Amino acid sequence: MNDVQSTCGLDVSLAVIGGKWKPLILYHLQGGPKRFAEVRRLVKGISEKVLIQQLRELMAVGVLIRHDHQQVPPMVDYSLTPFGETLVRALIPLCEWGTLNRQHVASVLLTA
Amino acid sequence: MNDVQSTCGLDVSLAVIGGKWKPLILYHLQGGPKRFAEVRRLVKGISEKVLIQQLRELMAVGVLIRHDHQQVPPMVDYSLTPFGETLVRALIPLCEWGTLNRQHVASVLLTA
DNA sequence: GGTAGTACATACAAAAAAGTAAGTGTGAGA
DNA sequence: TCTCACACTTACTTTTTTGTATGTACTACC
Repeated sequence: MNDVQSTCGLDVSLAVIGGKWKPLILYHLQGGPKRFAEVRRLVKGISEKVLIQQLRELMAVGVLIRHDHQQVPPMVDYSLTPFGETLVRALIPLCEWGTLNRQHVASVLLTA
Repeated sequence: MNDVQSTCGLDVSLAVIGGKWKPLILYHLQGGPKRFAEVRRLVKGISEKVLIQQLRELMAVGVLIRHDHQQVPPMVDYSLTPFGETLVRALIPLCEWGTLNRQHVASVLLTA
C-alpha cells in the first residue's frame, strides 16, 4: 500500500457492497444456501421488495447465485459463489470490529 | 461466530462507516494528519459540503479528531484516533479485495 | 370457488444522501 | 480599500435508496 492512489480498491468493494443491506445479506449467506424467506428473517428489518432488488444486484456482480428447484410452491435458494466467498471473508474483520465495539458505538450515538 | 444473530457486529460497523464516502475518507487518513483540502484532493469526487459533513460525523463517533492550529489563514488538520485506527485496520481486507478484483468487477459492471 | 405457500412484480411515496451555488469569517499583505 | 487563503455555513435541488401497498403466477388441497 505505498501508492495510495493506484492500489486502493475500496471504491471497487463499495461499488459491489454499497448500501444499507448488502453487507448484511452477504454475511448471512455465509452459512450455506438459504431460501428467500429465510434470508429475509435473518436480515432483520428489510422489506421483501428491497431484498429482491439487492439479491438481484448481488447476482449481477457474480457474488451470489440463485437456484430454482422448479417446484410448486416455488422453492428457490440463494448462495454465495466462490467469488462471493472471498468477499465475505474480507467482511469478517469489519464484522468483528463491530462486535467488539458495539457498546462503545452505542453509547457514542446516544449522546449525539 | 457460532450464533450469527448475537455476534454479528456488521450493523455497528455500518452505522459508523455507512454511506458513499466514509470508508474512503478513513482510508486516506491512514497515513497521518491531513489538511482539509488535502483530504478533499485524495478523496476524488467528493464535494466540500459533503466532506465537511462526513468529517463531522466521523468525529462524532470518535474515530477522527480535528486539530485547529489557531492561525490565519486557518490551518486545520484531521487525523484518526486510536479507535479510528482499529477501524481502518478492519477495512484493509476489503480494500485489498477490491484491488485484487478491480478488473473482474469492472467487466461485470460494464455488461450489466 | 376459495385458501395456502412461495417468490416474486409493479406503482407510487417517503426518506436519506449527495450535489450545486452562494456566502461568511479571520487576519495578512498590497 | 481590495484580494487572498483556508475552512467552513446555508439554502435549495437532485439523485438514490428504501418503504408501503397491491397484485401475479403456479400448483395443491378443501
